[in-house]
Amino acid sequence: MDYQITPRQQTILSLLVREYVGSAAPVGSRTLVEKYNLSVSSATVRNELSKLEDLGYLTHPHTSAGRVPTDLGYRYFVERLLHETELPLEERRTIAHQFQQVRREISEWMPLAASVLTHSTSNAALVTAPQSDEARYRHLQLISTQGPMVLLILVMEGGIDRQQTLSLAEPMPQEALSEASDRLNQVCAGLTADEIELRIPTLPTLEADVARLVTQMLRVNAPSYGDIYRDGLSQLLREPEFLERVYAEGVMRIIEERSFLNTVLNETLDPTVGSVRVVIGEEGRFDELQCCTLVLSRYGVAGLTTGALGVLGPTRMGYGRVISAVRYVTSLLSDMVYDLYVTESESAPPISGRTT
Amino acid sequence: MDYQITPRQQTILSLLVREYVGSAAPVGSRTLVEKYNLSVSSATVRNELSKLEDLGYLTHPHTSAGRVPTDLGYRYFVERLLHETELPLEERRTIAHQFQQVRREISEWMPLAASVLTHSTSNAALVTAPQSDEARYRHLQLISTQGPMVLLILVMEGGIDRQQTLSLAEPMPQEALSEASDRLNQVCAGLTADEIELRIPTLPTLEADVARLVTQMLRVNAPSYGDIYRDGLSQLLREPEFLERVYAEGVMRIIEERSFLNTVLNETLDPTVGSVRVVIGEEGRFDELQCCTLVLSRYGVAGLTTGALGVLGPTRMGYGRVISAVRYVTSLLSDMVYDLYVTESESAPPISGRTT
DNA sequence: GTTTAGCACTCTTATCGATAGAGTGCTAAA
DNA sequence: TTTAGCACTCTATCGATAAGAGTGCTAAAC
Repeated sequence: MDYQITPRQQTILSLLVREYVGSAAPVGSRTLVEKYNLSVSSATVRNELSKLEDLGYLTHPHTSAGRVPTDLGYRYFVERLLHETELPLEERRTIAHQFQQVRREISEWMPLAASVLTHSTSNAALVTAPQSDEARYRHLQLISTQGPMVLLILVMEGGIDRQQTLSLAEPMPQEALSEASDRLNQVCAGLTADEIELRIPTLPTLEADVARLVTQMLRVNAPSYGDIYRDGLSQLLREPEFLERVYAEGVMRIIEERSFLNTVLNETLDPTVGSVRVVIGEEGRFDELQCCTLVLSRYGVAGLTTGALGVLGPTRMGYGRVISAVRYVTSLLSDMVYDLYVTESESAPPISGRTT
Repeated sequence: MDYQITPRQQTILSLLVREYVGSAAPVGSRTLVEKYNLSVSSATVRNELSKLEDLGYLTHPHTSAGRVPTDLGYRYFVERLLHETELPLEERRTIAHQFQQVRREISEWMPLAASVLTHSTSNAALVTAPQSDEARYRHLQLISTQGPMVLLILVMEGGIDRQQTLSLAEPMPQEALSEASDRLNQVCAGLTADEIELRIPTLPTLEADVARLVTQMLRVNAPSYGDIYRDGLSQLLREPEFLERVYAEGVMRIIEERSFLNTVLNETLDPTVGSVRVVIGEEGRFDELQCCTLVLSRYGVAGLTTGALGVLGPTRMGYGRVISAVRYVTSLLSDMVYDLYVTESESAPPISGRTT
């Protein structure tokens, strides 16, 4: 496949992508030679460009325009020509500091991650809350709220909690609810959904009903609507490709629509936490992605709790920076999730917190 | 002020607004006469248009273009010329049915309201969760999550709950936490933040610390970031005014930025629940609003629990439909909030619920 | 065989001018 | 007070032209 690409062609492809990312205009042979002091003539570059086009890495908007990378061209660039880079130390420090500030408040991790990714990449960011891969029951509370309405709060191993409102046939006093939840807590602590299911027949009616709900809650794994945090939408519209209203509308639909995001993000279930996946344009079967690239990653502790995060921008994005930003935020979030599991205790102010 | 506007001028202004809303192009005298079978000539209409322009209700993009309403013109239209209308019965039925389906699940009210408003008006929608005006303590739970981390869940009168993670100096067993929260529940049930504050000196250390946090939580009234539900962003971009990227970017920033929304929505604290406020263009001091109108309303039970909702679109929006949609959704949500307070019990399936 | 200079060719973009059309504003008559 | 008529203004559109960018090819140079 790629044995056809000579080192010089690689250099030219690489420079062309960089130039195009910067200028947003088709790149010609002369520009390339002059801007990057190539030691060959523009005619030579022209020949190479022509070959790269034959191979499918570049296109021509029209006869007398410069070249533009194809999705395949970007793909090659990302896979082969992009050296691993890191965000500048200064920037990493700032970001790490921001996360440090909210490390006790899980619910602030996601908005912060989205904000950091947006500002660091000038593109839109998407972050899901962490989800337990194999959720385990830790603690349950039933709280009477209004008449027969009961708030069920389930805390899972790792400290993630989930809620549900349920409605009883008739109101029960809080004491009775507390007793019921205490009994369940004794029976179910540390168990998975499957293990709890085995014990349901042995439970009294109310507890059995609740336990059934709990198994459902433990199994819910798909990130749901409210769990996707977004940022940087207005940033995106600055990119010239979104002057075309079709593209602008498309990209907004991607960001807004639950179904699409769920599909893509769930595909990032790849157990290899930390590896970055780059979805370029229409390579995938998503018409909506048109001229966009999605840089996705999974964070968390593999096999326990993971979430997805990603950056959405035009295919003409600064891949180096975006990928390193995604990777860095992923590593920070993963560390924080990890700490949830292994940190037993540490010096901390006597009491502190923040309302969610 | 308006004594200068004759009935005929009102008719013409009204027709012009309607026509412009439909066509998005400046409206001329001839169009008006022909489309609406006016019994006067275009010259007469021209004279009236000229007067309306002098009064500030219309403008001229340029000499030989038709007229376009100014913000003042829209204002007059909304206040004086718009007859109270209701959504079509069929549509009201559909919407009511949708809300009926999720009536037990408070957390689904807001996304549904946003979705309904978007689809009914073809504009963007914003909805905040209901907030207690004078929040009262009902029930508290402290749940140990991870090491010294404790999840504090506060249920307020009305069934709204709020959470916070806090970190103890050292881990405590769940039993001790339960005992502490039981003691607080006995002391504080039904009290406001102020009343709880008075009792803090009489409490043991841990309880006193928790009680201090609780007073803060009860007092938090500003809708916070995660509490604003949005829908219909991509719809908005279809409107021709947002072909101008400046406007498109501006409107996205409005929707995205927390600070702006908080300001505007909090201004809708107007105790008159149910009344609809229309913020047109730059009338207000918000540059960002440029060519947009915000139709806002407060829902809930005045003095107890209220939230804000609104529709955002170009000033050239279908005010009749938007206002009636906002009003209808407001009334539905208000009824549902009201039911939270007064419904004691009703026939219901033995147990049911939905994960949030 | 590879590279390069030169040149014809193509296609886009900007500019200019002329034209058609829409709509106003004014005047004078009904 | 209304209206018919007309001059005037401004925009949008079309065509033609010219300039510019960039390619692709050929033939010569390395």
